[in-house]
Amino acid sequence: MTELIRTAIPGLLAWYRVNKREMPWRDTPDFWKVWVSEIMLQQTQVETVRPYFTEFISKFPDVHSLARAEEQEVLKAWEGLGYYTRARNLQKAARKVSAEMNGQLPKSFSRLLDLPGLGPYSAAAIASIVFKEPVPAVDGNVLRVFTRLTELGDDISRPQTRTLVFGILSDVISGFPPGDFNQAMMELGAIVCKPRQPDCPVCPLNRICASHKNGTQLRFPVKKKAAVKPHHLIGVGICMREGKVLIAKRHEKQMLAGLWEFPGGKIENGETEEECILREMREETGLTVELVRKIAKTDHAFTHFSITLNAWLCNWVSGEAQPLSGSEIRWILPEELDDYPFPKANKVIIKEFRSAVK
DNA sequence: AATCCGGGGCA
DNA sequence: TGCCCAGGATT
Repeated sequence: MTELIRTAIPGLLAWYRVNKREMPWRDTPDFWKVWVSEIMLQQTQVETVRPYFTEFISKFPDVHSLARAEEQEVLKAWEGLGYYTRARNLQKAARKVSAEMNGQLPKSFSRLLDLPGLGPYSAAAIASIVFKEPVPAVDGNVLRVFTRLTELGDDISRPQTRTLVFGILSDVISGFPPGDFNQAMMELGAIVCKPRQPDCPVCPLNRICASHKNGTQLRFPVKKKAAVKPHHLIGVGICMREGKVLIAKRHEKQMLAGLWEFPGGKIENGETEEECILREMREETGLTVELVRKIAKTDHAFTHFSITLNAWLCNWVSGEAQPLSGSEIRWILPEELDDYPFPKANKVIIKEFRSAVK
């Protein structure tokens, strides 16, 4: 099988040279740009990453500048991109490289794996693109291309399957330019061998593709069905006191760590939105508040659950604000909201809040 | 090996 | 609106 695939690789590389998309991190000798882009590209599509990447590189043009930065500044630059531990791990790794490795990245796949935030995919991508090490970068695109090519019916969510594909592609890659091979496979998955509407007539691998021959493209890749996501109703209080608004910072170990939010929480069984917010404000901040009016309702989907946020404007009544749930709590001016990193779900709330207090 | 972390595209 | 997509860390 390895040999059959190898016969088609020159055609794949020729296709790549002609069809590859322009990207600001592509074909650069700067390892920092490749590294940052590979972290941003985890779970995230090219077009989403593009504007974030440009902005991030202008703020943090090299590994040392990110190492020196405040974590809050890094999270602010990442705001809206999601998976915020990526940003925190990238900075941890940048600090290590800056302080302990003389600003140089480890030059092998296996040692890259030791840096926080670099797993098998990202380490292979960097090792192959920057250091020309012949190691396959197996991402979701590559798994789709490979399982269709070979009609491999193993569940791609299993680590075993990834190990199998990694092993076969390790043989396939030898003798070809490793960075181009990996990027060509991923680019093919992204723009031709797409999940729903594969464009087989223009595919450089169609001559050897089992799925194309048998019309089974949409059966691959095989993966086990995701569990049904629970849905939660959330009450959120935007509390005002003397023109200032109350925000809380989330704990280090929590989901969305280091980001800020308005106090709130799950609406319990038998509880109204209003009761929930009064209770949550007391539990999370120690404050007694009065509700003014509802200003926003917004849905948000996380990986394993979804939420509906119900946001109410409130007035402070009594008590001193304490960080009972998060790591910090602050009264800030509405115009200062821009200085703090918030999770995406808060965008609508902040927008409605601005028009409400205007 | 199984589970936990966002958020966007598309039908 | 519901379904699909998907690397790394943690346990």
